Amino acid sequence: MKPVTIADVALHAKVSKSTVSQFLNKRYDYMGEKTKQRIEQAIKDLGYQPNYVARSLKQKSTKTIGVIVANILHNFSTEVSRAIEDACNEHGFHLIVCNADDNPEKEKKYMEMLRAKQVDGIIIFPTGGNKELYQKMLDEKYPVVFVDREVQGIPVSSIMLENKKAARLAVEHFIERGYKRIGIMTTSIIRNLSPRVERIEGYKEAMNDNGLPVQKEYMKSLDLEQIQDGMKSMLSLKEPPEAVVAGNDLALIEILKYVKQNRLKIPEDLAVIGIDDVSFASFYTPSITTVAQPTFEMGKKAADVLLTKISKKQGKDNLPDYRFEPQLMVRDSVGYRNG
Amino acid sequence: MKPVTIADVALHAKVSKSTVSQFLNKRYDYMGEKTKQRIEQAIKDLGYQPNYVARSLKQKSTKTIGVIVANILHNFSTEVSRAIEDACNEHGFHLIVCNADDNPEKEKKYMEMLRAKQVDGIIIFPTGGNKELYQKMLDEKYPVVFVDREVQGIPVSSIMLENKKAARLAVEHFIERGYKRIGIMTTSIIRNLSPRVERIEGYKEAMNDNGLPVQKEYMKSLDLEQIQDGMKSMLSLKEPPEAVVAGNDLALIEILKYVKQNRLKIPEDLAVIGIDDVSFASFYTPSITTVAQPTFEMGKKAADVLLTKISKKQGKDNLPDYRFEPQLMVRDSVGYRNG
DNA sequence: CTGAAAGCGCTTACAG
DNA sequence: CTGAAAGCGCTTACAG
Repeated sequence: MKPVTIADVALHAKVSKSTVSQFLNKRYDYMGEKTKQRIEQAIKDLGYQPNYVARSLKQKSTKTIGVIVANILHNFSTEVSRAIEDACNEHGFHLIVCNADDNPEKEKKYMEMLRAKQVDGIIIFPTGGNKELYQKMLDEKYPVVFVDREVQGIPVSSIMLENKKAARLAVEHFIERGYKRIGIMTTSIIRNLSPRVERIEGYKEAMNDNGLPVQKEYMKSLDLEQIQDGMKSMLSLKEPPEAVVAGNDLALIEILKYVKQNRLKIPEDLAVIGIDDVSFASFYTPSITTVAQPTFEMGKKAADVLLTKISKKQGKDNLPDYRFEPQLMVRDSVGYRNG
Repeated sequence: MKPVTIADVALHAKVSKSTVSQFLNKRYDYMGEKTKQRIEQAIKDLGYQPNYVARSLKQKSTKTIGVIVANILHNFSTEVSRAIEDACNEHGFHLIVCNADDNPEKEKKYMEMLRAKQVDGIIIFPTGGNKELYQKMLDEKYPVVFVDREVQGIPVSSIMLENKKAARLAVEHFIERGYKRIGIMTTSIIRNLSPRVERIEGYKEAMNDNGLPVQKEYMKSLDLEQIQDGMKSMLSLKEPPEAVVAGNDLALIEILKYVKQNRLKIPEDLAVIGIDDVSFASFYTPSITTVAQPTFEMGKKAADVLLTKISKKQGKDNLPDYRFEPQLMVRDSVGYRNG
């Protein structure tokens, strides 16, 4: 069962390989009507299917882009990836999605794999742990776009949320509802990931602007496994917070687990707002107030920026960063406090 | 910034391309030590990176497999895909995951795309709507494995859950807890997808075996958008069910939404068991009793079977179907009824 | 309007 | 122990 090639089609249709190739690429300009028909028939008869690998080798373009997400467990990653896929499909590009699992080693392996596979460009949710490689790609003028995070000292244009504003939206919603003792719990910031740092910064600014004290004990950044313990110690303070901002979806889930295990009531015992929408927000009991990212727009923008870079074969990364507006989704996990 | 090729390395190291290729493929058998070192140095100096596209063309193997899931929104799809990826990585294979979105047209497009890209084999969660194409791949002895579903008349080995048993587990758990009026709500069965049909069959058998009547009004199969209406009419019966089995995760979510909107209490007003585990099962209020699929094992098996087919280049699909055991995860969405 | 020839970057018998 | 040559399946100037 040898695969049929363009040569077989040519033979069958009694034309040359070149002509078949022209036909396949829809360059009909000067092609005779019956030539066309003969080729079409031959393709059908033989069940010919083109071999993209051969084409890619010759054209030096695979019409494929790579996406490396830092951690596929974030709802954000999945949604943005889907938006990227939609946008790419429209332009005839395919996608290979890889999960770095928050591990710079894996990220590196995937970057190398994708380049070896000759993808035309890469969209990275960077772990931040491969600066040399990011820089190398820049030096080689290889098309790259960052999503979610920026990396200090690597001038690649990045598609990000207005993270400060996201935290501010949460804090100010609490304040409007009469809350004053407001905490924030994020996942670990050891690698100084920009969204986490910025969200904490936004929290501080919003507290300050509203005349509320910024207390260390109310701000924790921990590995996922430690968040429940962290909640415990935060809520064991003499003056525990009455409300808490979850830095992302996974942090939110840990908080919800803690709340359930300790039979606390939301929002009576603890009000909660999560940054990042979660699948169950609307039908959880109580439904969860969140600050949503415009994942669809962000994914589309990432694809557009990358495709632009690819088509321009452009060298210097002179494209700006893009910041997107968070949106408060008011639900029932925040009550009313009369201060 | 021309990419550096094997020819450049050869020149730089003052050996032939063949020798460089031998080196890259670790066929050191007869290679002189200094030759090796010179090549190694040249690769470093030039920053050479191999081009898999060229290699694939020559070797007629891309070391890549395709996965087409019927609908990525099912938790099951995501988990199985990850398990497949892990298993493939161990064998040096890469993955391209596509989402058919329950649409046979898309599925077809992806099958063709993947084949054009010369993937070495495909794992399909079949929509069931492309029998001719499935059959064609079989005829061509192209390596394919099905997951989740089987397709009537297409003898491809398939990795599936013991669906009947899954439904039975749910029904019998209800019965043990004293429930008698038990319904089942699944997503649409217009295309006769095997898991849904089998789960309904298992429900009927379990009801029968336990001397309970099988009533049409207690069994509904609807499009997602209609499930809430379906619940409404089921619960408006003179003798409404006190317990309901959700045919899969998405059906479960619709039921939970309905329950919330109508301020029903689980399990007092309605007990619920979902087939398929969901991310929030353990920390939902109440936590949700589910029948979980062993997604990790299933994904691993799918990968193993496919990789076996690939390595054997084997023609006839003489491999059997594989059925996996569902597992009841007892939580709090089922109460105790004293009949 | 169509065909012959070169070449994309590799690998692989085979010769020496 | 290493190199010259052919070939994987395409595309693309170029010639006619």
